[in-house]
Amino acid sequence: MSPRVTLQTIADELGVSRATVSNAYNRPDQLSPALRERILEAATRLGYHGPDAAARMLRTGRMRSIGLLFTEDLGFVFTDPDTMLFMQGVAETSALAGSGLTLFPVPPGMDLDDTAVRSVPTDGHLVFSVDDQHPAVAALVAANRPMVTVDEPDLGSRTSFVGIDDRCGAELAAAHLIELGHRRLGILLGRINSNTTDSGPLDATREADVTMRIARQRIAGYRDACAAAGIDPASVVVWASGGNDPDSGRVAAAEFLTAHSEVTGLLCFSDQIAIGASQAAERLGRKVPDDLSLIGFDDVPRAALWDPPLSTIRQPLIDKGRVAADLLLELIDGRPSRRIELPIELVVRSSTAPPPG
Amino acid sequence: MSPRVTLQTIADELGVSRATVSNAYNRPDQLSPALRERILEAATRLGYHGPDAAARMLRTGRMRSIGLLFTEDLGFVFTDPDTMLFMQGVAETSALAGSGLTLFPVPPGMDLDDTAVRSVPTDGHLVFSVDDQHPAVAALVAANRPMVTVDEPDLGSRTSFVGIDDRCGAELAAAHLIELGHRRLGILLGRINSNTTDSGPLDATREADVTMRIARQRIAGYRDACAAAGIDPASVVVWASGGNDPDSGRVAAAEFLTAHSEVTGLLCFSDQIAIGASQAAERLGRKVPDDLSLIGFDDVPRAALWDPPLSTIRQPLIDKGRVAADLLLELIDGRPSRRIELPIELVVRSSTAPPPG
DNA sequence: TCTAGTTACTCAATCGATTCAGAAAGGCGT
DNA sequence: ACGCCTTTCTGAATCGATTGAGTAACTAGA
Repeated sequence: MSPRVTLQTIADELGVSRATVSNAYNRPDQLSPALRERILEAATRLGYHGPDAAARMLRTGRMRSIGLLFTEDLGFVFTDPDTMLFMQGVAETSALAGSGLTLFPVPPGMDLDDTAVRSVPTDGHLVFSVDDQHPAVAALVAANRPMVTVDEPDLGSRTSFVGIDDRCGAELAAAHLIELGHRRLGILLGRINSNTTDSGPLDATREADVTMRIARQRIAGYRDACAAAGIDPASVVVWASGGNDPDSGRVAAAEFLTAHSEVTGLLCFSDQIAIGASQAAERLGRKVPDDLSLIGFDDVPRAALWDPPLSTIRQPLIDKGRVAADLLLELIDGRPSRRIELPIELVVRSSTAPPPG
Repeated sequence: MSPRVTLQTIADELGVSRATVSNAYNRPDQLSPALRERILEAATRLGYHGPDAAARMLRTGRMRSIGLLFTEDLGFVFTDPDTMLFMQGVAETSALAGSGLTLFPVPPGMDLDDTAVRSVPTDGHLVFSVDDQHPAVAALVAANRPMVTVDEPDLGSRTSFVGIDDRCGAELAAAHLIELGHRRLGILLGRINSNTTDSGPLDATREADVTMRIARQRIAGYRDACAAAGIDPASVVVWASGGNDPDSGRVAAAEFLTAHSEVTGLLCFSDQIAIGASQAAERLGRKVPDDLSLIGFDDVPRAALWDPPLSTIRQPLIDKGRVAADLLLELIDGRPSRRIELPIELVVRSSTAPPPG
C-alpha cells in the first residue's frame, strides 16, 4: 500500500520544508495564515492526521499522559466506591489538562515485567494506596520520575503526597462512641497488608503484620481516644478482615461479634466494612444501633443510603483525585513537591447510639 | 546534571555495540549469557532502566497500550455500574496481555483537539456506547486504526463490534409482563441521544430524536412482543429520562406515572432507571410489584440487592469488556474484524407480578 | 540610501531505540 | 587442511517528528 503519510509527504507536495509543516501544527504564528491554510488543506487531502504521537514524544520528551498505578485485584478496583470516586477526580483534572490517563493495573502475583509499567511512557505516575514494599513502587522510585502517592506510601520529599490525617480521623470516630457511653470497643480493619487475605484477631505479635500506613495510623488514633478517656487501649480488640469489601467485612464481623459479644461499639476501617458488619450484626440478631453501634470511615455515597444510615468520618474522595492529579501536573511542570492533607469531618447519622442497658 | 543514560551509554561502558545491548533486552538468545549478565549489571550500575518507551514506540510502531474512549460526563462514567463492570473486563484482559489501558474522556462540549485523543498514541481504540455522530468517532474512523465499538455505533466490517441482541432482550422483557397479564405497558428510556438531557413523553415525531442504536432496538423489541400478543404497539407510551442514572429515572418515572396512572407494567431501559422508577412508585404510594410491575435491563449487582429484587434482562457486562479487549487485540494482531453478540437471559425476581384487579 | 527590525521560511542536528544484512571466530566432519 | 555450519557480535539505516540558528526578503525610519 501507500507509504505512511508524514510531515515530509505534505512538505514535498507543497514544496515547503518539513519544519514549516510542523510549525503549521505547533506554532501557527510562525508562518503566514495563507500558507498554513494550504498546508492544512493538503493534509486532509492526503489523509494526514497530525503529527505522529510517538515521534513527538521521543522528540519532546512530553508524553501528555499520566499513569495511575494500582495493585489491588481488578475485581476490587472497579467495584470499590472509594477507588472510583478517586479515579473520577483524577479523570476530571487530567481531562481538563488535556492529558490522557493510563491505567496500570499490577495484579497481585504478576511480575512487573509482564505489565505495561515499563513499556508505556507517561509524564509521571499516581500511586494509589500501594504498600511501600511493593516492587512496582520501588521501580518507579528508582526511575526517579515525577510521582505522587496517595494515602500510601509516604515517601517524604522525593515525591508529592496527598492524604488525610488518618490518626485524627480515627480519634474522632472513637471519641464519638466513647462520648455516647461506650466502653467496650472493637476495631475491625480491612486488609492489613498486600500479602495476606487472612482475617482474624490481631494480638500484639500479629499487629506487626499491619504494614499499611493508614491502618497503623488509624489504630493509633482509635487508641488515642481511648487513652484520653481512661479506657485501657489494650482492652480494645483488633480484628482484620481479609479484604476491604462488604463481604469480607461481613464474614469477619460475624466471627468477631461471636467471639466478642461484650463489644458494643465497632470502629470500622471503612464504610464498606461497616456495611458488611451491619449485615453480620443483623444476622446475629443484634440491632444497629440499639444493640451495637457502628462507625465507618470515608463517607461514600452508600453510607448515607444504607439502612441504618451510617455514622462515619467524611473524607473528600473526589477532591483527593483532583488534588493528586494537580500535584502531579505541578511536578511535571518542574515545580517542587508538596504534601497536602485534606480535611476530614465526623458525620453522625443513625448507626451510632448509646450502648444498651 | 548527567546526560541521559541510553543504550549507547551502556554500550560504550562495556565496549560493545548498541545493537548488542538492545539484544540483551529484546532477544536474549542472540548473545552469550555471560555478556548479557555483564550488560544487565552495567545497566543497573549506571541507572539504566530499560529501553526508552517512546523511542521503542517510534521504531517498532507498537504502543503496548489500548485506548478507551467515552463521551459521557465523568461524574456519570465512574458511578455507572454498567460502565464499571465493562471497564473491569477490559482491564482484566489488557492486564493479562501486558497492555496498558489509556482512558480518553471526551466530556460533552469539549473540543477534540483539547483532549488527549490525538496526542497520546495507542495500538487501537475501544469505543464504548458512543453516538455515531460524535466527532471523536469520526476522527477515529478517519484515522483508520484498529478499533472496536461496543453496543454503539455499529459501523459494519470496518471495525469489530460487540454487543447483544437488544431487540430480542427487550422482547423477552415485554413478553414476560404480557404473560403475567399486563395490557397497559409503558417504556421508560434513559437518555435518547447525546445532545439532550430532556425528559418527557416521546410522540411519533420526537421518537425520531432517539438516535441511540440500542434505544431504538429496544423500543422495537418491546413493540414486537406487544404486536405478537395483539396489543396495539401504538398504545404503549414511550417516555425519556434525562440520564441513565437512578435519579433521572426517579424524576422521569414520577412524571410518567402521574400522567399515565393506567400503566401497570413499566419496561425500563436499565436497572439504574428501574431503581429510580421503583423509588418514584413508592413515593406515589404504588407498591412494586402489587400495583406496578417493573422490569429492568442489564442485571447489575444492585438489581439483585434492591428491595424488591428486580426482574431484569441479564447481559454479561464483564464479559463484554473482556471480549471487546480481545477483539481489539486480535485486530492489532492483524486478524480480521469480527462481530460478536453476547447471550442474554430473562431473570425473574420480585419486581414483576400479575397486574392488580 | 543605509540600517535596523520584522516576517516567513529553511537547514540540519537530534531524540533513543530496533533490526537486517553481514563478519569474525570457533567447531566439526571428512 | 578444507569447506560449511553455528554462535556471537557489529554497522548503519531508519522510525517521524521538533527546534534553534540562520537566511532572504521586505518594511520603515532617518
